[in-house]
Amino acid sequence: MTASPRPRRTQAERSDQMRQRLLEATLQSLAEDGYAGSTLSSIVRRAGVSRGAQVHHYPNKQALMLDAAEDLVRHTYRQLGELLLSIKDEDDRLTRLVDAAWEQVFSTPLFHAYSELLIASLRDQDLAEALKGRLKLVQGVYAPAVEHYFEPINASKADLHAMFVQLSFFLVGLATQAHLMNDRAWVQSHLDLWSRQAALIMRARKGVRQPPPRPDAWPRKDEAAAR
Amino acid sequence: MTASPRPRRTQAERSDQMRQRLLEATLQSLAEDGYAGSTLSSIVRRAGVSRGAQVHHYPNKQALMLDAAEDLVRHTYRQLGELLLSIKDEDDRLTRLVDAAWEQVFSTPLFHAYSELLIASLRDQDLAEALKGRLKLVQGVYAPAVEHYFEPINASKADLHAMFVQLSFFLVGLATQAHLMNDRAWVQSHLDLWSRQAALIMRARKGVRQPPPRPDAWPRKDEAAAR
DNA sequence: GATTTTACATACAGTCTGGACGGTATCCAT
DNA sequence: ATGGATACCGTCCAGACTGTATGTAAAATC
Repeated sequence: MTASPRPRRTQAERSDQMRQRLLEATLQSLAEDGYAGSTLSSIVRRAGVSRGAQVHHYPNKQALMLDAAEDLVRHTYRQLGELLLSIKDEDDRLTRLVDAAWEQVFSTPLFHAYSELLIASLRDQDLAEALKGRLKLVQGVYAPAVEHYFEPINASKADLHAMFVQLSFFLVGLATQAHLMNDRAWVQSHLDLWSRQAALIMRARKGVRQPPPRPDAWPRKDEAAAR
Repeated sequence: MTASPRPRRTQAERSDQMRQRLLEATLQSLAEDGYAGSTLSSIVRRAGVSRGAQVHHYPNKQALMLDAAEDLVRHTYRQLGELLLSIKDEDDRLTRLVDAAWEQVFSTPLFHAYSELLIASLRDQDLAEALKGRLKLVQGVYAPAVEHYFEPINASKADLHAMFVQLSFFLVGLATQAHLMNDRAWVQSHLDLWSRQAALIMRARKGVRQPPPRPDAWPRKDEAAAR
């Protein structure tokens, strides 16, 4: 008892924590209830905060969604980055990368939130712009890592990079349809096939011991909720 | 003037036409306004019919959506079938197939309706079941055509078939993200890359002059609206 | 031609949503 | 310590949506 009176948080701290709770609840809600099902009331209920808190930090629903999208892409970016760094094995680097990407990113509930945002962005111009900017950024950041870990065989560097872009398309397509298909083994067979196909035009570089050049950290995290 | 009194339509005719109008309006609405934006009121407005007509034919929103999904998959199935039959050229059969599939199916607004249903089916069990059944059926129907037109090189027949399944995933992924990317040329380069990759493990069969065995027509169109 | 069934139309009820508003607590600059 | 800014709260409101209930005309059945 007599818990230390918990030094009052500073304004900035309070704001940050509140926004964090809201964003987490929003992404959770997107994943579980979909875009349309994510009403402001349901989100604040999930976050355990009041309706007023939300409206204070985000003037309208779109602002909240934009910030959530921002947060999600940033999160996924980090996750994929760590994943790349964790791949040490140089023999089946490709296979393990694909498997891990599916297992740890694209098959997770959190990625369903991304699917929702993606589809919603077909109609929401602002959302599309936000995603567009971030995606471009992500691609630019990963390109060096690709060349760091892999090299083309009988193919151009452009093809090498394009192949990984295709991987993301493939995984997105898989993620949005996997629930209609059967089992994990079936998915695995497709992941394997992709790896084998990719191995026809690329291989892991030998003797890579250093992680790829750390890209600059994710750019400023400002310019979010405001538009 | 004195227009012929337009022989009153039979009940079945009236029902069929009304349902057709509703389904068309629904798919259009899905494509333009998304799943959540497709309210019953907006759909009947678009179809130019009364609210009562809709409720008469479809007891609730889900029934309408299920039938629309049914209709869409059937439509796409036919379209892809004709597309396969129209590919005569045996040299770059693969390239032309991929291009045509993108151009005539996956990049169309109608396919956006499918994306919407796909995402919605993540949460709607009934919708998922409906799509699942139809997809399985489609795959089974196309499998013979694949072997009719293509043969594997240094690969198994299973890989051949799996490769076309991957094509569908790739195209779905592309369709849901293309609006975030740049231009048509960029898309084209990815279609080309896919064709080149596929060509590494398959080729068009020589001297194929006959169309593939016509699968039985699409099964009965009953068991739709009711659940 | 009478009656039953089907197709369509209109009005209404209940629920929910997003945003607005007025008020309170907490923090910060001076 | 005090006045102003910032964070947070609960409620209300106008609109929209779905499903239902009720009414009418056309077709099918006998």
